[in-house]
Amino acid sequence: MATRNIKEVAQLARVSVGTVSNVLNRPEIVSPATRERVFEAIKKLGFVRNEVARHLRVGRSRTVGLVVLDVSNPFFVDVAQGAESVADDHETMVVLCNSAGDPGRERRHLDQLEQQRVMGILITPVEMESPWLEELAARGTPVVLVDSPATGLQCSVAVDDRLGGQIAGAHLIERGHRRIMFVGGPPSIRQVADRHAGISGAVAAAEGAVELLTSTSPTLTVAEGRAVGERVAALPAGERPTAAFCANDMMALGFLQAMASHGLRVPEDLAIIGYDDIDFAAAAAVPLSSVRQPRELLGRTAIDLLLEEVAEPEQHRHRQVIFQPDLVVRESSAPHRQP
Amino acid sequence: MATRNIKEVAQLARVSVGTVSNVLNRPEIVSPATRERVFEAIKKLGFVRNEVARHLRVGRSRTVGLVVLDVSNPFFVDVAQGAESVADDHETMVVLCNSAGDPGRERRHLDQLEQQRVMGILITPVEMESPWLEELAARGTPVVLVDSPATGLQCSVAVDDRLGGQIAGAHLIERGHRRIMFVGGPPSIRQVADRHAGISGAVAAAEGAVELLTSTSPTLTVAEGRAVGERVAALPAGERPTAAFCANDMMALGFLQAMASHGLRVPEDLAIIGYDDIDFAAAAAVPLSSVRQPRELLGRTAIDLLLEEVAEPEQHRHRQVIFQPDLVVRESSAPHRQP
DNA sequence: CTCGATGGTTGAGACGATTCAATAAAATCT
DNA sequence: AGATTTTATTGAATCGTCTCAACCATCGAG
Repeated sequence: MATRNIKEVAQLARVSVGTVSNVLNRPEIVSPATRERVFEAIKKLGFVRNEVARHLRVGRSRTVGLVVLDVSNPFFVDVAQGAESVADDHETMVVLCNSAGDPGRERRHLDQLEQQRVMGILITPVEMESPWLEELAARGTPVVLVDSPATGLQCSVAVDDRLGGQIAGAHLIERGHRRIMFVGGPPSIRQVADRHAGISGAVAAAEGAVELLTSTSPTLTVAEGRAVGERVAALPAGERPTAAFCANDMMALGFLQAMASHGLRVPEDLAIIGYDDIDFAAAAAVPLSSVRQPRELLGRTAIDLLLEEVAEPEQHRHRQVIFQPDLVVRESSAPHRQP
Repeated sequence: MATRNIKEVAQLARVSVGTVSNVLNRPEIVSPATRERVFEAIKKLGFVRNEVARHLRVGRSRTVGLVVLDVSNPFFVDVAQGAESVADDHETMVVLCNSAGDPGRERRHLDQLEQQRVMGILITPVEMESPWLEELAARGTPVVLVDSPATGLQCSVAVDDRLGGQIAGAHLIERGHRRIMFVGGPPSIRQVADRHAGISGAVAAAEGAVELLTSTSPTLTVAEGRAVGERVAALPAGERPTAAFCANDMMALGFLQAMASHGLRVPEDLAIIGYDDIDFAAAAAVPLSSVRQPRELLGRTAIDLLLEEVAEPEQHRHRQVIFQPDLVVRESSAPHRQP
């Protein structure tokens, strides 16, 4: 209600508004005596600087938007924490937005962020190519694609998902599995498509006949993973795969639970590998093998690129950073025992 | 770079800036012909309204801040999603901030939010009483306490944690447990203290001698839960508790994993109850019994209260809403079998 | 033909902070 | 002491949008 402004502070301290502004922004150029008077006035009035007005005048915002595919997936939370940790060092705020895989929601968030004139946007896009993103960038809001390779028009950080799929596949084959299942999500999601392509490649390259079965679900949730698991558990033993590679750890956890509730042992009856290596993966009662991505690093690098672009828009060259995933082997994919 | 403003639009459409503003805010009062001209100009220039300037003039923001204790705990993510769902219907943005249990971080976030002149703040405070919060509210930023009962100076939504502890305790006692452990966190966190008080009460009220052991950890994480579990598993069978009530599901999952890795069966050797009923609880390989809180509802109610206060600041009476938790029984607390 | 409505449109202030050229005062040098 | 530099402070202009009193046509009623 009673929000004080710079003018009231100036009056109380008996100086001009310019001086108050100087105290706020370059305290060293104002004499200690007046500086002190101004500080006192500020404290007495409970003055809080209006960042909105400041932003309008200066034209530069101190917040960046981060739009993720699914906040309920801890993977994205970790990416966000990575981004926030470096933002903190630059007195910058990260606002986290959840598109929940819905292009409409994504669009609305982008509109709002652009209207707020945020310093830039980090985004895990819902769809592979989105003209809006390019228009947005063209209008002057720097955009960095997260966990998604860019077309060259903007910066991006990503992890090689195809390689991740390959690694998982090679590992399962090496462990003796010959009937492998890919528990995937909507192939429209690039990450899913690439991981699938990766394991397909590994299977194709393997010596001997290896079969790859594939399921696709509408979402990448625990519940969806469990549903697929139920169906698999219901199959006669001979038709069941001996290993499953899940598109993410959430699905893997659901799948694992379905196995347990049907009395199937992991990894003896069926091995499982997840993706992302979220903290809950290690904490599962059968600790989950998983393809690890450098989650925090992903976030940190994304915002680094953004800050770099903002700092020197002129000589900035868009870059595509790609990280390599690696495999964390835990119990859920222990060696396949011959019966 | 090339951000257009209302004036350029006005020029191109050959109208005054006032008219453009009208088209943006009350399109019905401007004649169809000019309205169309203005829309065309907007599209042609790629004009995007500057929300910062608008906010400065109108004095009312369309974003609320939500400061939570720990984003990596899915409980808070769900609360946030609840809040966001109703914010969406009011074309309002929720910015999620993570205090990570650190009063300093909390303070910085609050400062930033106040400087941005957000419409209001929802917060799960780090400390029971914080003068800053009251000052902030006194200066005019509405504050709603989430998952924490208010002192009466502001609105709050909370769940009866003491009751939650009682329910968990009563359940374990009824299942025949006589040596029960509370796996807690820092007692300075109100939630932890109340849950502890709750189970203590239940134990005290029980007929016959029931022992309550207590451990306190610095944080409420999976890793911390696992660490406590390791210590418990190392005890000789006679000294071990037969049941553990964990301050949240993250700790419970860690604890559970420690049991599994030491070959202790849950619930046969040791029953476990968690708190929050996050989705991962049901998905644990031994599905976790847990005290459920209405997570989304908590978030929704909090922002409802805030919007109410903002809409009618005059006749608004601060309210304290308290929800009741309930117990979700799953396998981890199945009946205790007498040896 | 005049007077009043009515409906559209205009343009000059705000809103609160920053910036910068201009000025005033004090310190330094001849 | 007078000239010159340094140091502090001022106040008006500015950022982009909204609001509102004023204005201008147009039309119908009296």
